[in-house]
Amino acid sequence: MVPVQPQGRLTTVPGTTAVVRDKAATKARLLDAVGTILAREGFGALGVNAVAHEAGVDKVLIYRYFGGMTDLLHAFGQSGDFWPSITEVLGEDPSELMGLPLADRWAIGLGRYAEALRRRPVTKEILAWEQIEQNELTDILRQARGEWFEELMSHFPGDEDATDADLVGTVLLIVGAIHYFIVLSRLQDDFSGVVVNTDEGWAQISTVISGICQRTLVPRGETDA
Amino acid sequence: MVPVQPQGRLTTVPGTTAVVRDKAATKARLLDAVGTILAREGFGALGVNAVAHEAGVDKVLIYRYFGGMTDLLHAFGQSGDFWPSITEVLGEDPSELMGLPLADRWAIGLGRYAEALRRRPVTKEILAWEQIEQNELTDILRQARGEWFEELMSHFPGDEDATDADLVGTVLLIVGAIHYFIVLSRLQDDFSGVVVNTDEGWAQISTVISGICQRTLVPRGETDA
DNA sequence: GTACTATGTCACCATGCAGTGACATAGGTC
DNA sequence: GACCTATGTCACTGCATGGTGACATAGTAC
Repeated sequence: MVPVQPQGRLTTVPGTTAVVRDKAATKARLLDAVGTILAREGFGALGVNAVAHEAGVDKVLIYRYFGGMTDLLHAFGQSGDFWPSITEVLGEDPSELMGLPLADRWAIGLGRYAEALRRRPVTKEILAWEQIEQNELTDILRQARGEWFEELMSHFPGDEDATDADLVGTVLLIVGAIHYFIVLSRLQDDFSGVVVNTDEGWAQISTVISGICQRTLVPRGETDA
Repeated sequence: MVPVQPQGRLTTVPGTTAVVRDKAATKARLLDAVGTILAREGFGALGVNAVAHEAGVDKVLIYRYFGGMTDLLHAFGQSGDFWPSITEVLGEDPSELMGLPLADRWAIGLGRYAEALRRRPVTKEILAWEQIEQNELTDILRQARGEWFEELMSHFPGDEDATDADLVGTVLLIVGAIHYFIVLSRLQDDFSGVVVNTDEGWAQISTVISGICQRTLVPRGETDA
């Protein structure tokens, strides 16, 4: 489907081609190919043959250099920024966000989280994959997400008197919904009216999320209008 | 893997077997096999060969009787109660539920919805499938769910003064989260601490949902304590 | 130059898949 | 009984997959 150079080649003498032999470059080509296929065709298309073809490399090199497809995925999982960074959620100046009330902090943070996911086609694909299969790659990335979430929570110190019990549960429920819509958006335009593949649709989703945060994540004693 | 009778056979004379020829029964066997495989191995295992083997029938009959795998799935999609019935959500006596405040109605309805999904392994599988592929079966069932949701909404008349705009959005967000946890529960035990494969875990999820409903789905003018 | 190794190419295997054509026979009609 | 058709069996093609062994050659050390 995609025009791929059979391998990195140099034309030395006219009419002749000399194969460039560079293990490191070939490994990089293979890792890149995994990401390219994931973004373009989804995890269902991943396979020894497809990756080798995409990289313009013989598939035997996957076995020689990585040990097999599983190990290649393992290496891939440790090679990219599949997960939003903490600053991507908290913003350049976290103290700015921290000045806001708890509910606003979460409303903004969750909105940024959704945006960050929407920007990452490979991450979308991995979220989908995670729901369908358990393998090296999804395990690695699920664990990374868990640690990431822990760290994020540590940056969202509970307010003096926040209703902590509900807080984590509510946030995780919203995160689950975000993941659901993100994964769905790969194939569908909407979910019973909730538009999941346009900025406008996500603005509405963010509004709903914000409303839930405002009403749920209020410190005790206070109450909304 | 599973011991399957090569075909419905009757032993007439000892040492001899006579094949029972019954088109209707064979078609039913094939439809059953689809459900069995979906529930046991997931949609990834579905295929002409697998279904035929599970049914103990030659795969050529799939083509003769249904036209192919796609048409078989189409027939399967119209053959079961994959979706919870409205009464399954509203309860035996809907008027009982209707006597409650809006927020309680939704809290209970959404809880029952989640329970109904948890009871349906094939539906779980289809929810997962829907996030990964678009095909005859998922299209049929997605449309059915859309109609189902419309009807359900018609049974939840907005309160005199309810904040309707947020209502649908909030409900759909919660439904999305439920779907996410349901699909995840096929492979994982929890989601960053949210347990998705035990009654206790779902009780907690229901509590969170109920809290969101109580705080979000209140008619204007009122306010929670 | 010679020899060696690492890098890359190629041909092949076994397996599983969707799909098809030729054959066998049960059960009914005449 | 003879015959016909619908039902079911079987053997096969063509294709893609994951995986492997034998070969070719670039680059290097000597």
